[in-house]
Amino acid sequence: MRGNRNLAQKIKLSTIAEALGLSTATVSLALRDSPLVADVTRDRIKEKAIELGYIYNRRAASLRTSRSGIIGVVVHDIMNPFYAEILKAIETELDRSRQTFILSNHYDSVDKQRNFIETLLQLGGDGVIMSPAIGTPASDIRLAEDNGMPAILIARSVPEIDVPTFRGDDAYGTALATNHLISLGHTRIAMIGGTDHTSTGRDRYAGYANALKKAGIEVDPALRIPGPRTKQSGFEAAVNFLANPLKPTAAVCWNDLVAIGLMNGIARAGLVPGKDISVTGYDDLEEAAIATPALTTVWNGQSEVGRFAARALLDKLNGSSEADGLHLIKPEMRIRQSTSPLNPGAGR
Amino acid sequence: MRGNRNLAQKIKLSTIAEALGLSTATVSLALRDSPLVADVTRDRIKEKAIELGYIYNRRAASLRTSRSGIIGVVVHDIMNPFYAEILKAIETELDRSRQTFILSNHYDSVDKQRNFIETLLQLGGDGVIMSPAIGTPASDIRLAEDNGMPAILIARSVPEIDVPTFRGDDAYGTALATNHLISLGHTRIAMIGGTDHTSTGRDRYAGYANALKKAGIEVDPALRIPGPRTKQSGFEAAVNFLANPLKPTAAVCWNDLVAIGLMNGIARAGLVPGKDISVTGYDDLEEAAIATPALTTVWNGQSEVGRFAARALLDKLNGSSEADGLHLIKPEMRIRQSTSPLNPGAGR
DNA sequence: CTGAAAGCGCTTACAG
DNA sequence: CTGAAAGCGCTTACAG
Repeated sequence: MRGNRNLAQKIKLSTIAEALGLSTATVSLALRDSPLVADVTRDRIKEKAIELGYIYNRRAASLRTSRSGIIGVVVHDIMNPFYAEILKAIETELDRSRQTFILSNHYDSVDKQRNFIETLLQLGGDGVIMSPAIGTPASDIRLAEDNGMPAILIARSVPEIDVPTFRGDDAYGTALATNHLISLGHTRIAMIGGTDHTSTGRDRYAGYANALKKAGIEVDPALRIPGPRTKQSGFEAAVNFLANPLKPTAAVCWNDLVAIGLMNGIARAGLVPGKDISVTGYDDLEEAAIATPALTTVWNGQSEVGRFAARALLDKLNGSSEADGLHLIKPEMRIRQSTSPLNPGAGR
Repeated sequence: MRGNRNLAQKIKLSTIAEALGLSTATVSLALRDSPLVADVTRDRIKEKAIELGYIYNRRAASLRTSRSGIIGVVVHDIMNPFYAEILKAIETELDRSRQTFILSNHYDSVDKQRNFIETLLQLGGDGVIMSPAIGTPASDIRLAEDNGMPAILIARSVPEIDVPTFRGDDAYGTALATNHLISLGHTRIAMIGGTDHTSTGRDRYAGYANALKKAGIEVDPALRIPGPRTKQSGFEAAVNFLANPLKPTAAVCWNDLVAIGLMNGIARAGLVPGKDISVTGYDDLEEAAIATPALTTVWNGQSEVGRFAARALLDKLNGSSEADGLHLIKPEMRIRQSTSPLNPGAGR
């Protein structure tokens, strides 16, 4: 009996109410398991609802209650495994509380991001989790907050904004990777990828530079190849890296994707990554462990970031908002086969 | 002046109307650029709306018009680059017509998928694009269609369902890959990955088996390793593949991910993929071209599938529904470095 | 335990 | 070109 092929008459609360000789108020309460309704009545109502193929109209409900059950999530690019791993954790957490989540990429376009926030507001979104686009103004976060839609930030911070923010301790993390290479005897260490336009980019470069300085190694700008953030661009960077007259023996990469791309590029040039050149990644994506060679990298807590962010938002929606401000996740070193002691005899 | 920090009074159409001494009808029409409203009036209204920080309430509008501007998309796993590439194409297409799209994974759970369809119906979704979960019953598609929400299928078909369906010609595609290996002199060709529970799985195996038969090569079930669909499982399958007493010299893989994983596993075992063992992928992901060695694979038209599916849905929403039924995209061979002529001397 | 009535914020005929 | 009024389908006080 389910489904009405010709949309002649839509089934609504009042259809059920009339069919049973009850009021819509009772039907509404019964379908939401209110204890106010007698058990027998509730059962009759629920049966009828199924029989008629009733579909709850959330728009109507939400118009009345001003709560939609919708949570927005916007990141640079959901295809990027780094964000994908965060999203999976968010999804798991939100699924439990039966929230619908709306996903979007902003591709670092502030306009596309603002558009998304506005759409979400129009839909009555309950909250938003965002990895802010490069250059996000504080006003865009406030647009959400001021209209009653709390925001949570992940992976990046926004100046002047104090909403709950979850990300890794980037400076600490790249220092870990750099120190690891130094301890293996490397001194000509390049930094591949990243941009100075994000807090993440600046922090990671600072971590690398400080680690070198502390070890008494000069920081040479010629050893930096800024830009790459994808496998493809890491692959392409291999040419410049290998042609560098300073002959670096190791590379600290912006992330695992760049590292894997770079290793592929190095292999394509006939050298053996992990032996001839040591390479570190960043993030510890699932894929890092099965790369060839297995990638030495820095665990960046994607699943933690996603889980914490989702919980912080749900907490806020439930009235307890104690998590404001920055929450740094401590990265950890994962040593595998893509790094090895400097072999002074090998030379390049 | 934008944003009202204390949500004391929400700005709505009537707020603007009162402020200007107009009716809500006029304000509503003006904001949607109706020619019925005088230019001066319209401009005054729009200015006021911005000044007050008005946010259009789509729930209210949609309740009235029964059109929401929401399109749902549900696939097995948005993290999987195969689906991610399709999604990107869909996003590009839908963005143009300013539709909001809601994304979800079903992880091949029919329940999770039905849940999503129901949620979408509750939100008044205008349509749904889905790559159906394994075992999707026809009734779940009809649930959407019968309630006025047209469905488009991608990547997989559902028996008895005739809605517009876009996918690659899988049997043809794996036959291409298999014939390529045969032309290189290989005869002991394994098939790695996939499942008989989907039309795709059955078609790809059939394409492989038929190509072998046509070439007069016996199809030996012992050369099939069903199951793997990810990089990780392709990597793990390398052990069994290499231990196979039939000593296969080539592998037709379920998809690029399995192929890349398998190549990593082969490399880890000390053999050289592309020389000692020929490997073909399927899909031609962006990543295939930069794998080491660059992967010989079958282009599967992800961007075409996404673009066609989105257009078919938009067409349906605009009343022109001429695209019912199955639309097969013709795959094409992409020959790179992961396959090479059988070297009879090499032996294993 | 159940019902009558108001209202959420829009849009759409219908008047003028 | 503009306005008054009804209605989309719910939920929520308020009565009884």
